[in-house]
Amino acid sequence: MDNRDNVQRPRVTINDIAEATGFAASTVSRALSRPGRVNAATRERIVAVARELSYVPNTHARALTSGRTETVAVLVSDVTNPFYFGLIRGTQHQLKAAGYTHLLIDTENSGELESHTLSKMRQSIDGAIMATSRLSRRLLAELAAELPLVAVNRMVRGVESVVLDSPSGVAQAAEHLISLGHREIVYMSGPQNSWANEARWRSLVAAAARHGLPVHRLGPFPAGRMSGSAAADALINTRATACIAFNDLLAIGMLTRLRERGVGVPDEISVVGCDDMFGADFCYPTLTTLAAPIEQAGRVAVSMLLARLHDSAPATRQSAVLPTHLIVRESTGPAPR
Amino acid sequence: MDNRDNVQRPRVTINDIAEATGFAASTVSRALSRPGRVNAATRERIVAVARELSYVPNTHARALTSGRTETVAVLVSDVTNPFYFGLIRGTQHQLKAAGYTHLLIDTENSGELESHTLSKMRQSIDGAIMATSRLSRRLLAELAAELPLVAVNRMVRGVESVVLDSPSGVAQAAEHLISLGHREIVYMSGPQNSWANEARWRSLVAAAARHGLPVHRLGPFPAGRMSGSAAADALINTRATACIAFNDLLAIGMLTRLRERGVGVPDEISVVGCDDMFGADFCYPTLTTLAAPIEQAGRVAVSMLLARLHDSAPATRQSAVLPTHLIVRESTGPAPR
DNA sequence: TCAAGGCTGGCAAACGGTTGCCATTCCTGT
DNA sequence: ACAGGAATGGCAACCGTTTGCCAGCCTTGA
Repeated sequence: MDNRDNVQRPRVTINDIAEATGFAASTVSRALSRPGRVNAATRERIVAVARELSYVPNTHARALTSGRTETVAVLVSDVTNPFYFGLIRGTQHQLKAAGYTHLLIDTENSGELESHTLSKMRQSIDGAIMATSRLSRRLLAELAAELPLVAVNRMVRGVESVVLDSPSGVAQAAEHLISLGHREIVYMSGPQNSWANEARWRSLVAAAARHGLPVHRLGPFPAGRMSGSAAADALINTRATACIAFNDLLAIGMLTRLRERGVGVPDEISVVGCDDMFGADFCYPTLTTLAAPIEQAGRVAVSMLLARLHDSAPATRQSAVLPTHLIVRESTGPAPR
Repeated sequence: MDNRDNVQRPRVTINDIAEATGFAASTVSRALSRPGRVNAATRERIVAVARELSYVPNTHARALTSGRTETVAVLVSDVTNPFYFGLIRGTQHQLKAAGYTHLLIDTENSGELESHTLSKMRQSIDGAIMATSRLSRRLLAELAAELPLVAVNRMVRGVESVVLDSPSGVAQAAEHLISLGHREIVYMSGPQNSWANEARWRSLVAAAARHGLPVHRLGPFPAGRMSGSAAADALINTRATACIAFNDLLAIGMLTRLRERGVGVPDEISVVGCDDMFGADFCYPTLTTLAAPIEQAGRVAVSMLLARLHDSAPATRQSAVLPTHLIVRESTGPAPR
């Protein structure tokens, strides 16, 4: 082969443009990144030449002086959890629209890795969106003081956040089950350090209490579909006729296992999931679940973050709450007599 | 609230270490990034102080001079396509292990966006892994000449690649169907500009030909599950008793639609997917599909890329082929009489 | 004893932008 | 006609590291 490896074609810099236009490099810089600071005619000229030379600003040089990187990190505990699809999609679109780079980071369910990565990244990002962080309240607040941050599905004072109103969704689910005649409802718990898990559990307890019914809780079951088997087995040993699972991944895992063991769903047991993730509509039976506008959550989170980055205003620490609703499919039915 | 926004604690730089140890900044730099270049005792001292001050090198400053960014971009056509799960996981692990940053980019199925993003990113990454690129052969080769590149599931001369041996897998699938008595097999085609799509089709034609059977092709159907309905409808209008779909997403979409229309699977029609993606084992009926070691593909791709980046050796342009195999589940059965 | 050469460490110039500050020009209003 | 100030452009320092080059010093072998 005669084509040499990586022919480094000399990159066009701001100086090349300066030379070509006769202006100083500083003027070129301003023309390109501070519109109002130079004469309109001058800017036009510079922009034209920049385009002609197909100039691409060097991110690193810029970051070095200005501190701005135009990059936002999105931290999820596991990229391959379909729950994050919508979030990733939402943040991605919104960030791309704003000209930001989307840095997706998988924290592998570890809070330690989370804060460690973040401190290492500190200089490479302008801000971060933390989805279902495993960090302690204190740590999260500390981090938020150092770095513009928006948390998703996690509420901590001092940290901006967008949360999905699962509580009211879970209440809906409970009503749904109760109206179908179920009296023994159990909650299949997710990871202990999950904020959403606790929120869901509490809200189920409250909803059931309104009807004078007790609820029990099984678990915790770690994230992941494998846990479904254990969860299903545990459930069978109870007198429950219905369950609400921490999330769809767990619920689907249970469905598979219940089918294996010949337990009819929803004839013998009704199953409700959470999140309406990819697959909930084509598993068997299709899953009754709590749908959340997670893609929108991603977009809102990005908007909040960008507002914070752009406006010099301190921004009132706010928190957006997005509504959820129950989608009834085939996995729930009347309680057996 | 009294805690000020973003208390920029002064970052520790190489100069702070220089001052603390009495050495020059250049020596500190070398101690940290070029082990053999300084006295062992000196280095130890410097490393100790660096740790004590919890020094974190500034990525941008480094990138600016050295050109190295320790970042690899992984381009996929759609992050939310479960097919990429394994790939993302594989590349991520391998890159993290090597201390590299994993920059995931969604090209939104557009070749234009792909090359555009890449040229913009050029300076921010050391190399790229392109999964199922939509780029033309020529463009891809051009890019590879400018930037270390490894293509996944795409074979172009002059570009290193790792491909999944779907041809032999498709052949297996064909044999499977034929042995079940199917004589009218159709291929549900994916996007036209997909290399894998063509490879699969050709190999199906060849396999069927060995048995003296003709095969037809329907489509193309764009990527995405929505296409499944159209595909199923198209299929019903033929005399086919079995089909092989371009990928599982399409196959699952078809399954849903067939069920809606009351067509029994596999009693009336057998369906085979490709990729064994997330969901193939819990859809209804569970999907017979072609499993590929996609996570391993990601790891191999990263290994190839890193080898290329580290060894000054030009690296013989090679291509790894990974085996695939058929997983038989419930969506295939004997041909109806 | 001395030249050759390997080790080490320091100096200073990049890398490609950004930005504080200053100089010049051109308006304004009085 | 003139002071005050906005608009515009240039100068040069700086961001934090890397790296080519040079200068001592210490070995070594002749």
